[in-house]
Amino acid sequence: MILPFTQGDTIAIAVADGVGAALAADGDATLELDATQMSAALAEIEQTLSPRWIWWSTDTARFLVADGLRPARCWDLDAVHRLLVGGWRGGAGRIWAHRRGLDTSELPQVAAPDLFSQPVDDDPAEALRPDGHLDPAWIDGLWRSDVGHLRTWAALALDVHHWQVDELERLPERPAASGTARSESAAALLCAELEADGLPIDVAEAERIIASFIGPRPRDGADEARLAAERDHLVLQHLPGPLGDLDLRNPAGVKSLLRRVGIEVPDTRAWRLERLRGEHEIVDALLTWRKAERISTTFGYRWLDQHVGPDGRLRGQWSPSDGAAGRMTATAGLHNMPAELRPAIVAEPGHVFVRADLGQIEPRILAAVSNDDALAAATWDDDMYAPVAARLGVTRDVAKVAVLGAMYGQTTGHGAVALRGLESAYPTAMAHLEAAARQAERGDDLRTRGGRLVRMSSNEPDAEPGDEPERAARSRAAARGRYGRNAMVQGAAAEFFKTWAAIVRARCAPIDAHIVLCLHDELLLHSLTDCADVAAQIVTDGVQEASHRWAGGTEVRFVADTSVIARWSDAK
DNA sequence: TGCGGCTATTG
DNA sequence: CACAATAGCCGCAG
Repeated sequence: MILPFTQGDTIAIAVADGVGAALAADGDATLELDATQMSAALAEIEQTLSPRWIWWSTDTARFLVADGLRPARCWDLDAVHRLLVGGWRGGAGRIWAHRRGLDTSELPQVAAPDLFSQPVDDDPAEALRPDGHLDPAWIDGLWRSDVGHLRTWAALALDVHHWQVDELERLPERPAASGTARSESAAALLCAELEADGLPIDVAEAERIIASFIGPRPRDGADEARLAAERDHLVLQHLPGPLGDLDLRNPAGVKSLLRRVGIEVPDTRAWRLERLRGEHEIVDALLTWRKAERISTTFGYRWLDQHVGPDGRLRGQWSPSDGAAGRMTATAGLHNMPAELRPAIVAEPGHVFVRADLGQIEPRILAAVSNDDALAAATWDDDMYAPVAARLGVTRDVAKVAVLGAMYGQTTGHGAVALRGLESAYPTAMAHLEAAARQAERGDDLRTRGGRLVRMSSNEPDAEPGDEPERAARSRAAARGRYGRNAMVQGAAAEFFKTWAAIVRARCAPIDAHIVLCLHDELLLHSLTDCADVAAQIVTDGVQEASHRWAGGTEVRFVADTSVIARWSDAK
């Protein structure tokens, strides 16, 4: 096929069912594709030119991944929008309104179909409405539209891309923002791949582990209820007197249950009950019950059935930057799977896992974002809490709690004394955190080192002054302060992590090793056994490349612990 | 039926 | 039990 593009092009791509349009950024070269040529043409463009693909949203990435394509580079307008504007909301209408400086508080909606309206078959001819907004009906029509409309869609993507590039370069004091935009885009693409690939799981092993908590798989609903009642009885049998309608799933009921055996607690959380195991035999039974109940409801047979495919892969939905500071999130328990289930995460025959986690990532990030020379010097130690402890004249554990407390905004408790030591030993880092907290308390927006806006203004219900007690207002301001203070560290750590992940993804493209899990500071790769040593080297070297790219110019050292293992639980 | 509270799990 | 997340069940208001 004769391609109209040249090496180094940036190419906007818009796809629908069986139709596609690709448009080069620096000219008017276009390629219109139908179902018969699309896969082959896109693969050829990728292979020969390796362009940076521009698309409106990760839906396009999902489409291409489902088609067997693994693009090397992209620019995800949605991901970059969230970086620039903060929050989790995106979508073409909002992106466009922001690019044109239009009011985003009331974006045009597609009229909801009701009993009286006729289904509309004719889509609007123009993408833009007279008021400048994108017409949502036109966007909806894209999916059943012709290639000409997709060409317009791609051209609009190019327009937004150019504008985003300019915006990022104009951000004051954020020279790395354009790089963040690229790694955030890569992370979004990686999310599409994680959704498609899934995490290898040994279902038989998972069922053995689940059975060890709640017994074999129930035959039906009645059987399940009977087994649950038996578990309840193991707790309730310790209780003297009549049971009434006591429900172990009701915290108030558990509280009164404990009161009946002479135990008074403000709440019934496990860490609190843990210390009361010796008080009465029912406490131990209750804690065992809680563990089983957790497996039964959240990580039991239903969980396996719902999220594991016939290919033995556990799949969830991935978001590249949900929430406060832009960490990756995942559903289906991929981010909070109990440690007891990890032995079931097993590499397939002929494969191994390459697992690596960043060591002490948050305090190292703090040293980088605050430009604190003394704290940066501490990062040259493999265990940076050791030099901090020496400098403060406290034990390592106290130093660790103090540093974490400073980043989370703790003001009371054991770490509070050492906190004052931190202020004199590392004044630059502490002042950086304090400034972020003050700004957030006022309700002013923050921006991470890599350029992500952390919105403080839009998150709160706007209360009239005086219609809330002074104490509550102060407590909420303090909460905002802790949130903002932590977002500077957690958000920058998320940016560093995604830079690392993007590098690893790119370097592993030529070999048979793929990222199958991202866990905030940990990467898990599924690798052909023969490639594992190469993959492990890529992962380890990737940390150095990420620190050069993300924290170039600072004297902060980042470290990773890498191992090649057969199952997830084999890691140290 | 939707929402806040409580609980558990992870980084 | 600080910061973040997903997810389940319960009680309660509408």
